[in-house]
Amino acid sequence: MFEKDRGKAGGVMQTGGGNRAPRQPLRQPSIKDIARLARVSHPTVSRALQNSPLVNAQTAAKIRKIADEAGYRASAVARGLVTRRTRTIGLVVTTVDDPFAGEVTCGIEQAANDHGYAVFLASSSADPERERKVVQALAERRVDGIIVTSSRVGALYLPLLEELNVPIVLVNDQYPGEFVHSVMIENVEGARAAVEHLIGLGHRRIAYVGDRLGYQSDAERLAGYKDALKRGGIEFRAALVKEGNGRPEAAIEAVDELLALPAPPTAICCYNDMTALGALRAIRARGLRVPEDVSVTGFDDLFFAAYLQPPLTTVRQPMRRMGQLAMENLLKLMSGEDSVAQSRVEAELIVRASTGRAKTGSEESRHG
Amino acid sequence: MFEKDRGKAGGVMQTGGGNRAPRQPLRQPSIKDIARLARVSHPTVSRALQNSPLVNAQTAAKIRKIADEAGYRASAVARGLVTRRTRTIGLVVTTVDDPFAGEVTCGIEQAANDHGYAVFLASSSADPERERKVVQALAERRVDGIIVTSSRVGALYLPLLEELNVPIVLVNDQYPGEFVHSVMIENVEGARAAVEHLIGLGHRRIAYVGDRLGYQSDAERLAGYKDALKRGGIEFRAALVKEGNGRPEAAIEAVDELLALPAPPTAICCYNDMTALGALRAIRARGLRVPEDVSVTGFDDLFFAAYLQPPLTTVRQPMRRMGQLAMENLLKLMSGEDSVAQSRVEAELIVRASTGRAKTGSEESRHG
DNA sequence: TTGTAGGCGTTATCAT
DNA sequence: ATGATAACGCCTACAA
Repeated sequence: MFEKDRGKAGGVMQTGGGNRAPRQPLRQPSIKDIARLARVSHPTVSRALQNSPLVNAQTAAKIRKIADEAGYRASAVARGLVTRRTRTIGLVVTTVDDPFAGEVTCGIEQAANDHGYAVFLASSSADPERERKVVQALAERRVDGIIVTSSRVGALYLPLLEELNVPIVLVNDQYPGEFVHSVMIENVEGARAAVEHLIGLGHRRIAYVGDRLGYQSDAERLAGYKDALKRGGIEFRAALVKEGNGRPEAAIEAVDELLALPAPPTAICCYNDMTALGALRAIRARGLRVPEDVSVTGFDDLFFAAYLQPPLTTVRQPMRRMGQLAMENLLKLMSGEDSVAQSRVEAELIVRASTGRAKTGSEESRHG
Repeated sequence: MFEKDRGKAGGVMQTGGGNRAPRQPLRQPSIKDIARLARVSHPTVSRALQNSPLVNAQTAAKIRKIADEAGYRASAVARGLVTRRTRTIGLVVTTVDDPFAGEVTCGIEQAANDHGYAVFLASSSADPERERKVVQALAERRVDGIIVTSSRVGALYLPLLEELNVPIVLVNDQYPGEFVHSVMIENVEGARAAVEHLIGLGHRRIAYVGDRLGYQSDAERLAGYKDALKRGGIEFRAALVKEGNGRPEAAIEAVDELLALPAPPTAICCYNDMTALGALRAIRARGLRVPEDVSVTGFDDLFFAAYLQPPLTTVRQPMRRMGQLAMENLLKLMSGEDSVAQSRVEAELIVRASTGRAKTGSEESRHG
């Protein structure tokens, strides 16, 4: 297809179509091929293609035309080798099929693309061994930066990532470290708004069902919950707080225990919408209605929240925006700018039909 | 950190920590650094690290130890340049935040990782201009193969991808082409099973609400629907078929029109679970109940299907498995093997509570 | 078993 | 404004 330029010697035709094991893609035209066609040196081609002012406008135009006709695509891998910047980032998620991560990923990918960065997707599956492999892979690929989304950022994992010596931005979590920045939502305010909404509806026995035990955002939402209770003059009761483990089944179990209490909650504030999904299920399994018997709030406002029956009252996270923000912060860090260590975005309470007025005392006595 | 080996001349210390604009990652140790430390030549290091039998076991061990201590990571970009294989694939989705795509991605990522491949994530957003950019990016990155998941594979787009001359595997779609293979579910059988289930419950006026007008999988599911009607001795009526445009709102509208018919359907077979979400909403908006007044079936069995109220009867797609299969097929193609042009996986009907017995004639006369 | 010499396709640094 | 030349870090001959 294109002659090879072996030192001083003349070209050697490359057939390309013949050998197929392993499948060799036809050799793409190289910058030297274009140079030969345009009868200029390859650095000139390089300059022309980068719109360098150092090259004659006419020759540049000619070169671009020829390159275009030849279907020339500069190799990012060769460029990366010499520039030492791959314009590539690693995106680490615990699992891709988490809707929250999906939305955030969307924002990241968009922003990355807009700035000429490619995104390596890697999932850690909350598995230490896999985490090591992911770090290893990102290191070998020479990524310029890393975004970790709502991951199990364990004690072991992040230091490993830090060893790569590239900037890291965390979404929905934080961690102290020289290269580690984060994008989070106002968890405290968000949860507080949800609980205050419930209190405003007359609820006094309000439960909190957490998730991802011990994680930053969970702790913050719990703090917001406590805060709202305090402001509402309601005593905090540890029995009304349950922590799941991230799976919906755990949420079902937790809510079931809550409903079995002698004085069960009339409202449940859930760590997120996935947890709320389990809560709704558990409540119905007991023959109770939402919101007549028990009110439920979520967090995230995932796409299905509005389509649940009843539609879920929840705290909206601007997930796409958070992804975009994470990428923009990372871009700054990668270009040497100092970015804010922590970005916070606002939470917005979306009131739908899963929350309603608390029942009066006489009515609620029937269960327990 | 590591001395540079400039030709014959001695080393030059690299400070690495100083210049930060743009942020230069500390130079990683190169194979030559390791060679110097181990007092061998760099090809020997290369061989040792690849477990080549051509190197003395002891020296190999020593080299590996030194490499490990130095935190050496072979550069995939340099390797890619010389081997002409990047061990990288491009994953193209219309949008990442589609749960179907998310699950498939999960399977792909896992399989890719297991085989030492990295995954570039790219979303086309069904936007022609963006599609061009995606193709351009994948070309420059020199990906070894491409997977396209349930995308709008338009007439313009795929030929563009084919120009890259790397194998392509489509998930949930197909296309004739030399390099294009596909992984699909048994759409016809799946939809037929759903409709036969409805017929078995006594339904006669069964509607089909499609999506992605004109796409392969939609056409196949519609065929399955027609097939089931035929087998059940029910006349096909075009008025009972509506096509949306991929957004839930369109499904709501479509179902609303169906319910407004003089003789509305008593059951609705939806293209997928997202469509079903809209259908449920539209049915409820008319004050009708599911399944007492109208039965609904979905397709996919997304995570939320079991948590809807009522839980959704649907056709399960093994999405993770399909992703894995796509990656495995792609691996074969990339290594020169000829893979099956089309893989089909089995569909499984999951009966839940959104489908029930058809109402008797007298009852149903009240609406319309 | 090991070392030497090239080259992968770019960009960068000098000359001219 | 352009060209020659040298890296970038690795792998693959081929030579020793």
